[in-house]
Amino acid sequence: MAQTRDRIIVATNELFRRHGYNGTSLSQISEAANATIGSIYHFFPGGKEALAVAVVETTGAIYRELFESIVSQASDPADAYIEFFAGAAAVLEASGYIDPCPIGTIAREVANTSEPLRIAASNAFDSWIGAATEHLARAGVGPEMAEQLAEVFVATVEGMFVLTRTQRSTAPLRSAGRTLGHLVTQAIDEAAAIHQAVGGCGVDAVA
Amino acid sequence: MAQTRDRIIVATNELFRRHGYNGTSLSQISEAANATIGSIYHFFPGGKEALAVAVVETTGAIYRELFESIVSQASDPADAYIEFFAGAAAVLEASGYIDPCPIGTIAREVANTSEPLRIAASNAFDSWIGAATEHLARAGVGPEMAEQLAEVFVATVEGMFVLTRTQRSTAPLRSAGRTLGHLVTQAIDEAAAIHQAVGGCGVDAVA
DNA sequence: CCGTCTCTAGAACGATCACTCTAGCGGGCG
DNA sequence: CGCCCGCTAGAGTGATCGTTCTAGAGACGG
Repeated sequence: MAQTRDRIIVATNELFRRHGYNGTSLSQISEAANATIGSIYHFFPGGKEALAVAVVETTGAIYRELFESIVSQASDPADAYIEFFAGAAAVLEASGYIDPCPIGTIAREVANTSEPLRIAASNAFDSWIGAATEHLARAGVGPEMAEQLAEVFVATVEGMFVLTRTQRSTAPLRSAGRTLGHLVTQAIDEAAAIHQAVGGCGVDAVA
Repeated sequence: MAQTRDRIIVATNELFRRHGYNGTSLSQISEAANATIGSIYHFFPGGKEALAVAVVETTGAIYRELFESIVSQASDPADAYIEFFAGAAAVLEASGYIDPCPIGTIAREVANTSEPLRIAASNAFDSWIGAATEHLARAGVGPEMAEQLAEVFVATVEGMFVLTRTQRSTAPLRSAGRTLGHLVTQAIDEAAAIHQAVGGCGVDAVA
């Protein structure tokens, strides 16, 4: 019965999003998850740190899947980014400006304190950057440019979460989506132009 | 003798950058600042929260001044942003990837917990966005576009701090500076083109 | 019906938290 | 000199932290 384990992770995720890592206590988690502290230590013998690593890994994977799901349904590569930001804006509004992502908060809190947590967060970010890089490369953007854009994308998402959450307005988040979309279409056009100039050997760019 | 007050703020700033708000204790601050806890409560009767508000306000003003100093010395509007990111990268490397900015971390930690701190952080971000908006407007960018770019700038800075600090590499930070610079020159060119098209009345754009 | 094993219950640990309080130091002003 | 007051010293408050521990509930195969 891994139900309890799941309840613990879900409750911890939400508490971290509200109060951060150091601002959340195990007793709060215990209460929110309807699980005793003994249960928490049963499933996560490494204690709070191990639980946080599990939360970061789980959330990281979920967000990567969300990104890829949006990308696969978007009509246009640039639209994917606009929709991603719009989706985040909707979540923020609906939740009363609770942090959409616990990873960024945890990363900043403990990057100098807990190496396991820092690495878990780094892996999560890497997986997002990787997903976006692949997506952009598939759209025709050159590999270096694709990675640069992917990094800017992730940074803008995380930075906008700070800004939006602090200022209680989602307008900047939505307009940032448009800016990102603009950057993406431009990168695709530039890559296509270079491809054309270098010499159009019969490679199909869309593949 | 406001020396002690200053020492407390400086020490708190650095500890917040390392361990965040909830991860920093008053006893740590007391030790790092060479000030007793009694002194802390003498200068900040509101306790830890009031001290943090003072730190956020002080740091917010310092960063705004830093931005304006870089801007005033830059040869080109776009260069200012590239240099700003490069400067942050240098600070991160020199400090062993300690967070360059305590405000973003605090904001995310307590945005749902402490309204005074949330507002202080919001004001700091607003002042940065305002400074960048003015700078871009002076460079010829239209008002809405200027504000949008300024918001993206601040978000990218904060987001890149998370990313860079977590991944222990400043490469993305520097390349983000170039991306921002690119966005800025492009916005200036576009604005100039529109200005030309609408009809070149004899207004000097540089003023 | 017993033995085993996963999971839960909940008391207890020392440490540390933000904060308060009282006492007294020490320099400037009358 | 003597009073005052901004500032410091440092012990002490109760509460809560993360963690540990023992005891037992409950399912299940033999």
